[in-house]
Amino acid sequence: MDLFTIPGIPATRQDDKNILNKTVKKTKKVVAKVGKSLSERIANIKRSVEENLGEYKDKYDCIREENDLVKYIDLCVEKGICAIDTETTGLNPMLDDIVGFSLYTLGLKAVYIPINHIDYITNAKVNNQLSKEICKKQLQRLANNNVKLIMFNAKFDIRVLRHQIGVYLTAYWDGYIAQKLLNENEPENGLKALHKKYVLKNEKDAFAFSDLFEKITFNLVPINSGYIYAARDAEVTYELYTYQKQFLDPSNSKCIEKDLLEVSNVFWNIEMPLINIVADMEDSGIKVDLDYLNILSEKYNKLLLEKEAEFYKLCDKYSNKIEDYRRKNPNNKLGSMINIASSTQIAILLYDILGEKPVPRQPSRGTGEEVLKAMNNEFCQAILDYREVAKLITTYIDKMRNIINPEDGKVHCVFNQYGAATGRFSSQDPNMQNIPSHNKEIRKMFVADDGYVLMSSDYSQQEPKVMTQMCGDEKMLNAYRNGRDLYSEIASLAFNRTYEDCLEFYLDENGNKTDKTNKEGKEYRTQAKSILLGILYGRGIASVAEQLHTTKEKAQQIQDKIFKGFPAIQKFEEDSKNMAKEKGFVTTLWGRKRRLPNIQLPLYEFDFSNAKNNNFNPLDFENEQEEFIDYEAMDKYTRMMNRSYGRVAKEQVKAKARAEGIEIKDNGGYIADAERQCVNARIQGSAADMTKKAMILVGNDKELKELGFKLLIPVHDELIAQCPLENAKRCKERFANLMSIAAKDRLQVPISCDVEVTRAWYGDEIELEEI
DNA sequence: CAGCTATGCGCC
DNA sequence: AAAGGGCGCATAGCTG
Repeated sequence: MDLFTIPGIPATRQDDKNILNKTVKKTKKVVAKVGKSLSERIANIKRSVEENLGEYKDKYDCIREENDLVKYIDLCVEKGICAIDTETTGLNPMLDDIVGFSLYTLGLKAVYIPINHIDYITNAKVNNQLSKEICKKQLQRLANNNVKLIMFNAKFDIRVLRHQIGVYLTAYWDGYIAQKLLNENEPENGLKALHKKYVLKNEKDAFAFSDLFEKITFNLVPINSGYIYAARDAEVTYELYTYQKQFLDPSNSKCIEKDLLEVSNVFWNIEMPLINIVADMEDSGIKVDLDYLNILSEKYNKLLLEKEAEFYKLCDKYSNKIEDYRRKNPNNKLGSMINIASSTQIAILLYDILGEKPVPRQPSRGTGEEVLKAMNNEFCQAILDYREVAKLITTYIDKMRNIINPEDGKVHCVFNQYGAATGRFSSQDPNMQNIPSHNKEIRKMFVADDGYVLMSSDYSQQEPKVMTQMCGDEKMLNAYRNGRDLYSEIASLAFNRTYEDCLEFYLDENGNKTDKTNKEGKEYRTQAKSILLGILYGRGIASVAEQLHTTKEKAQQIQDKIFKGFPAIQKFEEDSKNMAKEKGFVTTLWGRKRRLPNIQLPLYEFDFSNAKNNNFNPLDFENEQEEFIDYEAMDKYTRMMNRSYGRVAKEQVKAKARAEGIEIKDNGGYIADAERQCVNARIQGSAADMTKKAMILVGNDKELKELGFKLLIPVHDELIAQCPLENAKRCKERFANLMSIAAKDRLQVPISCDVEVTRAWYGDEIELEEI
């Protein structure tokens, strides 16, 4: 896709931004108001291109005859490799149109092939463009001849070409994915920016003048101006590939030197094969039951009004106090009515008007759920009730209607397969990974196609199992091998109880689980689980204690026992931190890296440039001067910082140093953050690898394909799919089986999945025996 | 008006 | 003294 973005061009064309820059809001208007007429803006574009890119006119070509395209494709086939990039009218591969595409292969000029440009004056289609049929025929030859296709954010272009041209391509290289594997912390996301940084080494780019461009969709840009830009994109995509590939080619010495062999394995065997699977999922989409959605909407909107009314009734009750505040604070931020949705105004109400005291360990003027629950105040419940309903309506109910594709009544969300730095997926438009599960009503709006059933399969205890593998502990491994519950096993050890006494349910005489809850056992299990997950998330012991409603000492005691009984857990934690400290990164089971450079920061950094005893003369260029370091002061303040506990105390030390002209930078917080991340990143990242391997195995399975089975959504440790009702039984077996064996190459812990077959997501289970 | 941060909250 | 990993997205409210 077109990763190079013309800043003036609206977000609707900046497909890269959609995926790569989460802060960008999509503009609904195709042409924004900038106070100029369309023709003026286009005249501007023409002039800018003439002025800035005149010399590049001959560097790129525009293909407007079939013969020329055939010849270019001939050469791509001959070379066996080419870069490809599409231009579209917007971000939606199904609803927006392709405007043209560009190609580049070694030894040739990059070319642009216009398909759908429109004359901005007459609104008529511009002459001498190639038809979709011709393009399809030629692009198909790339696929038929296995030409290696170089792309950037390939999934988008692949989907555009599927829907708008009817050709099914597979990327050989995706520069976006490659960049994520090479440095998931890279601040630049766009093709153009990455190219400038790594290929041009930050030298000036002739094409960077594009600030001058006005907001306009690409189909309105005159071909004679636009082709230079579009063609350039393909060339830039290729050049970035040339730079990146040396690090991800296992036969290249740079790949070995930089310790990227395992990373390249993740690239070639996990991430790249996943792209088409993800494109398939986005294309499949998931059906929304509109009638049901309308019922939900009505129900919750009514509820919202009720909750709102309750809040304002309380405002009336306290109107004296509120009015009193308004009088004393004429410049207050309260509107004529207190806005229940404004955290600022709620804070004024609670802390200034009602005189509530800050809740311990919470922001001083916080109005979050924890704070509100801790206050004994009748407003709080009303606010929480309102928020709960408002969240459901705005984020999940009303939002959904705007996203449904009118052509098929489905939502086709965008999955970012490297959305999280750990390697996890993210999802947007809508985010299918945070649909409420507690409130089953919302999930039920998602249904299978007619004649189909939904099938959701989730790994049971995926993260603890990954942790077990990484600990390499026989005791833990055996618990799983013997079909025992790890949390109960750990609890048994920590609380000196038998394993059976730490189970959530009583067993019958045959040792089978009954549905009778063992209240005490459940409690032991929960405590052990919380501690273990606390370790896994790098959570502090005080915070774990709080969650368990117990004292810090008690929680520490339990943790000590767990560490003593399962020393591998503690060792894993230490090994992970040591790995990060030595190398600056941690790795997953499959070798994906999570770089944590902050862990290598010095605890304190000193700046003596303004120190009183610094004799450095910045204007003295004659004599070589060494940077001034006052080792004595450094020592003194390091000790003082280490001795002072708490933010306030540390600030005092810093202030004291500042009085001597010494600036101290305290990196303690960053280091602690990184230490927490390094344990979690290994577990979360390995689990992500595992789910991705399963997606590839399941998504490419011939039998499942023949049975009409389709993957729909990944939710971290869970895959949602659908299949025809009559094939559900077989699909269920195969689905679960493939998922459970997908990670066998590096995961010896027995893996099992819970599969549910329903009409609606989270709906009633369909008994397959009855079919 | 667009773009940004802060705050809050849904999920795994 | 305090200590929760990873996301997307809503509204409020500020800024240029």
